[in-house]
Amino acid sequence: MKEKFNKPYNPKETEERIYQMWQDGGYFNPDTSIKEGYTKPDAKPFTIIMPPTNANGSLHAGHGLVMTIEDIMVRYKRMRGYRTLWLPGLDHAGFETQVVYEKKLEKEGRTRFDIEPKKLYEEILDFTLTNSSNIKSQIKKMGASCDWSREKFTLDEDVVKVVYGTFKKLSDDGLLYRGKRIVSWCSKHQTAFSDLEIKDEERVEPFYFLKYGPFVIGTSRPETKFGDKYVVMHPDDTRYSAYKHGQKIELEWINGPITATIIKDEAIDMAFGTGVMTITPWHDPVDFAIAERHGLDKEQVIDDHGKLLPIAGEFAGIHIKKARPLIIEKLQSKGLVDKVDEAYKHVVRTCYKCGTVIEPQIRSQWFVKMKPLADNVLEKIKAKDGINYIPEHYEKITIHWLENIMDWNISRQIVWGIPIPAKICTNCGSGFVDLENKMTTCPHKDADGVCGATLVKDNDTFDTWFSSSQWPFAALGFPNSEDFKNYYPTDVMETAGEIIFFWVTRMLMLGLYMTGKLPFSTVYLHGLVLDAKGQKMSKSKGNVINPLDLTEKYGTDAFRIGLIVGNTPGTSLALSENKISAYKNFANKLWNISRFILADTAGPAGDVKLEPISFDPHFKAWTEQDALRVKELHALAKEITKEMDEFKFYIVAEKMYHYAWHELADKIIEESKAILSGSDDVARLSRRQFLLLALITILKSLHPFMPFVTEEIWSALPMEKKIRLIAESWVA
RNA sequence: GCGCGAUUAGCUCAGUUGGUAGAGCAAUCCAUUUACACUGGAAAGGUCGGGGGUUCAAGUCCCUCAUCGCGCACCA
Repeated sequence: MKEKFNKPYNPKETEERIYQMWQDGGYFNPDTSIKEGYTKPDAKPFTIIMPPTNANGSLHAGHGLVMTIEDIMVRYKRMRGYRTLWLPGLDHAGFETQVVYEKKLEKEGRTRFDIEPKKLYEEILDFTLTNSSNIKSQIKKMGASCDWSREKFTLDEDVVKVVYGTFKKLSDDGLLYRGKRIVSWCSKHQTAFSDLEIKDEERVEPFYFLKYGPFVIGTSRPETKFGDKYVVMHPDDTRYSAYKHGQKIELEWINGPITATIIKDEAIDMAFGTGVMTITPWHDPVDFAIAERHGLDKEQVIDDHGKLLPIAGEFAGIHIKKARPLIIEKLQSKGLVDKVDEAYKHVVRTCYKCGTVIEPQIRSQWFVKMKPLADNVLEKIKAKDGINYIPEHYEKITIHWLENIMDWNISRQIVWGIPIPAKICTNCGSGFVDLENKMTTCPHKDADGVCGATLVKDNDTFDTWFSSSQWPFAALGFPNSEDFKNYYPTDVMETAGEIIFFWVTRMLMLGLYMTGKLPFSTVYLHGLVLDAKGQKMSKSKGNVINPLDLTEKYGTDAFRIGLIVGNTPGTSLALSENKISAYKNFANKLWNISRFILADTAGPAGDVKLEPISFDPHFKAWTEQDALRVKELHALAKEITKEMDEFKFYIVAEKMYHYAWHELADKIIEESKAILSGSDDVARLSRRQFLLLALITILKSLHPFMPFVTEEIWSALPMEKKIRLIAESWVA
């Protein structure tokens, strides 16, 4: 009996020491585990690639959940004898990090546009590396048993090389194109986005009916209308059958007389407004499509900063926000406003990060043709071939998204990211993938021959999701490394349900495309971690719970199991401090159960001195009562093993909690007091062996959930040939 | 508009192939130098959102409605 059991369990004295012991002992590394004999050399691999952590801040509650769930999976499989690899990584997190850094600059009174790009890149790199050491120590605090010797960073040279290889292959296979297309542009962040970075927001705004020659057109955005010289109506609309396609009409418009052309197009909804609209192809995707169909001119009206261009005449240089009322005023004075619907409810597309209204702009960007990639994955999913979603309904959501997929704009106009290895022609605007940086003149051919103009480097960077979507194979050293051969495809991808499209589904597409295999066979998605009232945590609400405060206060084990019990996959989780503190009590309960069982003396008065015994794994001389207990315990072990395999961690944690506290402690130990202090030596030995067996079973099965306290108690168990609990075999 | 969820005890949620409703927390009462007060014991608490159907039997399967949440696409 060690003296430490005389005091309540103290996580602070334990956790750091034990983590260090595990790490120094090589338990997290499958190679050393084989070398030390903890894992058989021919053991089947089990691999989880950790979602690369954004290195731009500190650990939040969501990370706490990721680390806990994945560590449970990994520790369980390790104990089951798998050659287990959990590969940690850090994400440069392109745009996300740049936004964080820009806020920092803002506080310092600087802006990114004042800093030379190269210098800015270095500043952000420095910032990221500084933060990353912080993040890593926090991941360790969570008890994550990942293999730090294999840690990767999304900007590592070999990772970038893989990303470039993918870019090239997409180009060679005709799945990459660069073209002038409508992109979603944020005028604050000065970059284009993919369709996923856009957040729809419902707004109520005025809707203006304007007199456009003989027509009345409706718009919620009068500031885009300066260049509108095409008026479009449905070919079947009898109200306008007098007007013919291509017919020119003269009319008075905002800044004077213009000539407009009639266009008939079936995209027009006859029932909406007056059934007539003018188009602004540069700033609207629908209008762009109409213009493309009919070969119409496209003119830019709004610049990259949201200000009106000279086409707006007297309004040039004014920001669209300020210009709108002024334009309406002018239209009114010219008698061109027919009427105004003040309460028009519609959806506005905004930047998911800053809420700025997205301005569609025509720009040349790199796009990936997604349909062929999506079709390959769809085939696998629908054939139930090698991919399993937890919870299941994410499969339907994925199918729906894949069936309606849009091409992916992977160019970003930010510094912080992987530079796009391409050249752009200064004359014709064509783009060319150039990994070796060798091309100097434009090889683009058309009817007039080869362009031949000077090429310049593409200054854009990749969408951060383009690189992270290649993470499972890139982090393992695709295509030739031993790790790639040994551990790919991986087993489980565990991440937040929120990023199922951003990341998970794109990993399936690029993984299958590049390696011929889906990168993982199970997708496990967890929900949001909310505050105790079930509200989303946000800095502005001030309800952010820092996981490190909780681990500090209650211990990591209490935090971990508190997150898991009652949290089914996919559903969001209300994190209450109350619950965590309840599991701190549980850690202490385990401590005291152990104290009782391991004590040299036992019985209510402590008056019977017992000889120390060692746990006998082959003990058979059970009393009838204990034989029943053993049977129950084995049945429980079998049940929870099945549930672990089904990823039902919430049930396992709860069952073991219940067994330890309300069976073993409340009933079995209570009834043991009489047996241990009694005179029946046979019964006493049977019971002492049973108590050890029960404790061992509890410690093993709770180890994935509460690794520290279980390992600490384990070290005091009277057993022969004992190894560390982390490397022990599972209960079944 | 299309799609996906949710609705079960005061709160947070389980409930696997249909077989008399479960846990944790909270609240109530009782106990008090017990391995542990970071404690023990007891009792209480639910027409499983409404309606309909299938079935010997429905929280569970089907239809429908309502409310809430999320995603996607949009009409100028």
